[in-house]
Amino acid sequence: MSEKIFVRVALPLPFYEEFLYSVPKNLEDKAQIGKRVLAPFRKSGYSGIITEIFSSNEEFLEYFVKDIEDIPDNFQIFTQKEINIAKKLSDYYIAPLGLTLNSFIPAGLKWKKEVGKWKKFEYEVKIYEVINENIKGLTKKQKELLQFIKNLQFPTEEEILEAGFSKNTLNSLVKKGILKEKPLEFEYKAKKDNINSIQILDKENLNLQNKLYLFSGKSAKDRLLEYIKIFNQFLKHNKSIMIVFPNIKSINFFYEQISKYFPNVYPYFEGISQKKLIETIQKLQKEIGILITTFSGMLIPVKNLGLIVVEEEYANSYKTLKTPKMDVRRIAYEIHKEKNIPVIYSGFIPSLESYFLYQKKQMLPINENFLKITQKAKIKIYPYDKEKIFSSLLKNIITENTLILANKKAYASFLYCPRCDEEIVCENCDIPLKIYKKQNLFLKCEICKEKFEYTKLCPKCETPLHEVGTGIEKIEEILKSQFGEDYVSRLEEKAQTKVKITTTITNLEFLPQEFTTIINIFPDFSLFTPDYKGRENFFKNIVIPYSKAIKNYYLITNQIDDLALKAFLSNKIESFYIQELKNRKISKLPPYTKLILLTFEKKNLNLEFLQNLFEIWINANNIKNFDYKGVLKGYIQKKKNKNIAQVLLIDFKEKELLKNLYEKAQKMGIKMSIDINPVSIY
DNA sequence: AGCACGCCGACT
DNA sequence: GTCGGCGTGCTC
Repeated sequence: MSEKIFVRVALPLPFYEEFLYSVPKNLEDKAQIGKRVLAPFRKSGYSGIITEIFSSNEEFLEYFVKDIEDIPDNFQIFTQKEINIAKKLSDYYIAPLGLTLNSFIPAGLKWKKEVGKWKKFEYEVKIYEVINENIKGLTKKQKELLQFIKNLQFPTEEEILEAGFSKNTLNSLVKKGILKEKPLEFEYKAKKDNINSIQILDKENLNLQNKLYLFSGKSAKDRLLEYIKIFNQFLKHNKSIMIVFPNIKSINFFYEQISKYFPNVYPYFEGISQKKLIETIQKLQKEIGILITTFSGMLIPVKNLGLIVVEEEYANSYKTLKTPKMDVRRIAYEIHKEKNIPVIYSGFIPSLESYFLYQKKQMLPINENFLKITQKAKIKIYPYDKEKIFSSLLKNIITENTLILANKKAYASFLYCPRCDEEIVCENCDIPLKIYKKQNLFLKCEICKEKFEYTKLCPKCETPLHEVGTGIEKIEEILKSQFGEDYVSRLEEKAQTKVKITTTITNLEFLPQEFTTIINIFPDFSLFTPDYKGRENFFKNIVIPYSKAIKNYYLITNQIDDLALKAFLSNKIESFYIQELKNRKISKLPPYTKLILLTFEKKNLNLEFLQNLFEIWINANNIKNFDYKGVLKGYIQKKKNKNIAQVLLIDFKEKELLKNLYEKAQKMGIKMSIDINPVSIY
């Protein structure tokens, strides 16, 4: 019997093994590791990635091996190196290789076979534009929506629905020719043909080795200037660069800036047209350039990659949402390992983990005074006292260009009954309902998004309820009552200034706006969450906004004795890291212990049954030396009739066996997801 | 994940 | 009769 070519294919499905396919004679020449194949699967099919090629004259008797249908591309999406990195990540996150690779493939290349035809996964963010302002004959709701869209400028469909408008209202305005829907497309604002001929200074004495580096203590503005020098040096030596941001706005801004200096700068994120993304993947394999991306572009096989920069490395959003829940910092680390190149982790302040690694000499600072804050705005502390702040304080300190940081979204966090000692919870999901206010107050569940009526009295005992927390909507309301309906323009007129109110800027550090005055209202809230990262978040919430203040920084807080605040005020931020790490060590928390969060999901999930299943598995495998506090009830998605339970494993070493538990649970119809190093634990 | 199969209760 | 909800099995 003659030799045949076989391929292992990683499919975007939740199985830990790749699938074996045979390659028909006419496709043999095209078969290459890291290329896409169209693989038949049951009665349909998926596009998958070739992870292995071999020839054999063996017969595979256990199952019938199907032929692949096609190899549609003439380029590799990944090379062997990226496959190796993905394997390391899959291993670390205990995730199927196919799902890991799938997170790094642009939507336009993810195909699925439906009724005999290969189709792209539909992925298009729609935005809405006002093309005709004729409001004649519009209903009240339609007029409101029109105003909303004008205010927001090109909101996405999601944002419109989120704001409480119905799909009907939206569609009727499109039908009437008032609105136009179009795909969200990235605008290339910078003019490439007009590259600055500014002499870029070389970076003296910067000789980056194949190591991990820390770059902090400087504002984003200063870091940008440094990057231009560093990038210049790398490009001169014919090396490409990858810089990763936690949000798209920063990519946009950075692209505008950096493309004034260098050619071959490529932004990459899922908001760009799929055609352009695929072009970018191909181009970056052929020529030296700068890739500016979110996590999704990190496994592009960039030619001669010489440096990775992770910007705003402290960002909590640096964790992907779908399985595998990967940390961008980890992905950068694995690329560094595989490709032997340096990584720079950057931010105004280091994350606690990075400081920990610096302490252990596994991360090296690239700048002096990387633990000193060099900004110069004046800091003033005011105690948080609801009445006073909003009556006189805010009025007096709004001067010039002011940013008011409300720290929390919505109107208030939840309703609380002092008599029952209970919050008002969602009848679907059993979690406290958030209070919102558009025209009227209403309650909304953050999980199932269902809205409920606001109530003043406890439905059980009729005791008056307490509103807990102060969100951005409440602050806006108070400003309205003080300064009138159009308070923003009134304030701006009065103080000859711009006033902006927002919930957070910690993930938007790289954006260029600065403010003469920043008023940070009650960042203390994170200390009261049961999350073990509460104090670290509080520290971030007070320090990072400071990098955006030019003259005045007003902190409205009651935590004057808190070490995080003291460390910030005395500009000895290192003392905070040292103390917080001590606490973590004593309480056996990360980074001294490793956490794994298992989430189980099933209709009518029985907790005792799950507890049993879990303990049988532990005993059968004789697993020791780890901690866990039993199977805990999570929220219930009553709407989908699904119960959720969670188990937190502490310093659990037998990761391989988790696959076994996963399969066991799956057999009983329980969906289990694994989160290594979860962002927050309650 | 996502689909087919088959069991069972509810409803024309 | 037959529709559909849902538990179960299986995927190269």
